[in-house]
Amino acid sequence: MGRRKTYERDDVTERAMRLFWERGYHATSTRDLTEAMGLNPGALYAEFGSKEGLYLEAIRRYESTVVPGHFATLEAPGASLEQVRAVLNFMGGMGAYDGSHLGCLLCNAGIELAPTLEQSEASTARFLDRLTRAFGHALENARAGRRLAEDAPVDELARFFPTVLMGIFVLARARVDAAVMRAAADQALARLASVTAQGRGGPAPVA
Amino acid sequence: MGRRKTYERDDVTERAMRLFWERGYHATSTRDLTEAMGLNPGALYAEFGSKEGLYLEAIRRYESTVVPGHFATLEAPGASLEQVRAVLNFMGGMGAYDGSHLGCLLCNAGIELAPTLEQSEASTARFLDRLTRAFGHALENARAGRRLAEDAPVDELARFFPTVLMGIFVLARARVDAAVMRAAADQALARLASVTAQGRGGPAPVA
DNA sequence: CGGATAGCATAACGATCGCTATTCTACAAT
DNA sequence: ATTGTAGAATAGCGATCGTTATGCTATCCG
Repeated sequence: MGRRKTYERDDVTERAMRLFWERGYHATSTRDLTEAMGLNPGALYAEFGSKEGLYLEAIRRYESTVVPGHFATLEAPGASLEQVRAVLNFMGGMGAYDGSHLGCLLCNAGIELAPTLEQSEASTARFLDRLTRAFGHALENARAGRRLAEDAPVDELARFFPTVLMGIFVLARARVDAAVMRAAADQALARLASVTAQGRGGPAPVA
Repeated sequence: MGRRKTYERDDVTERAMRLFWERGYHATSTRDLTEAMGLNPGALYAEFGSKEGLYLEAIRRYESTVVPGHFATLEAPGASLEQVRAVLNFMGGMGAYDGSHLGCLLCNAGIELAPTLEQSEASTARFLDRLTRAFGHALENARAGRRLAEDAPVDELARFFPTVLMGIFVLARARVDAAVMRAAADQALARLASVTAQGRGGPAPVA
């Protein structure tokens, strides 16, 4: 009974996510949000409880839609060297895309709010852990398939690559020259190449 | 003529810088600032013009005091492989220090304010460029001294290392496990080792 | 068709924001 | 000692913040 909602939760959450992503938490007012989401303050608070609640919901949406969009292949059970390379390659080329200046919402959230909002710090740590597991899994697969050297430092590489990605996200948001991102990703790939089975002991890889 | 100031500009700027560093721009109010700096609002505005002016001054102070504290050796004319390794090593061990959760003010500024404050974006880009030049210079020295392979990709490495550092700063602020930072730095060092003169064609370096 | 009710639209709440005006005080010059 | 002035201290400005209360409207149930 009663009136029907004129919005869908997913849709308005998406809009809020994009605004937080672009401007950050504090620089986005609840009036900006209601306007972009196309709903009145009452509806916002009935639906999400608070600005903080909406922010955390936006983070959840990011984790469940944007992150898989970029890392689903890497997280697939059969992921191996190709998927590791593809992810690094893609992120290295990110500077060429419109919208790359947004960076990564989870990275941004960690920087802006880690000292004051525990759940924000946690989301960044969770993201890092997720990436580390994904890279680790794919690298393990590669080693099991004898495509990596026996003693390749899989765990360290699995921690290294996400860190490089975080660095690239920072560069992207600061609108640094795309060539820097490209070079960073290429050097990470070169490190990987130096522990691949055929690359082992060969000439220094990458130009 | 008239009354004497009861503060020193350097001192209050330092205090403001530390507060901005810890909390970010928006989460630091002018009341927080006046309290921490030990001066009244009038003095703050007479001295710095605005909150934004004070922030930019804090950034300048960071660039002229904190940055050299960490990178002076790398920026020295004679810097070579040792200095490159030392910087990466130090940043890799940063997680062990109290206060590492602050991250890097310039990195934080880029993430939080790049979309809305041009000068903040510029400061991050400037920092990146500065690091790139420093690494590039040191690596050039190393190559000239035949300590790097002839065809070592100096320019790419010089762009790669600062990116890794940015990633480590993000991790630090999100209080990620210190071992991740250590691993990231170690893998960057391993990439370097693979293009050093004696490392060339040898076994895959680093455990 | 006529309550009951859930959601929309609007206004406005108290608090805090960045910033400024005012008043008082300490020091320098005469 | 008097006076002019720069700075300190305080109060408070208008604006905006996150949030909530109020009245109106559309829909469901009987």
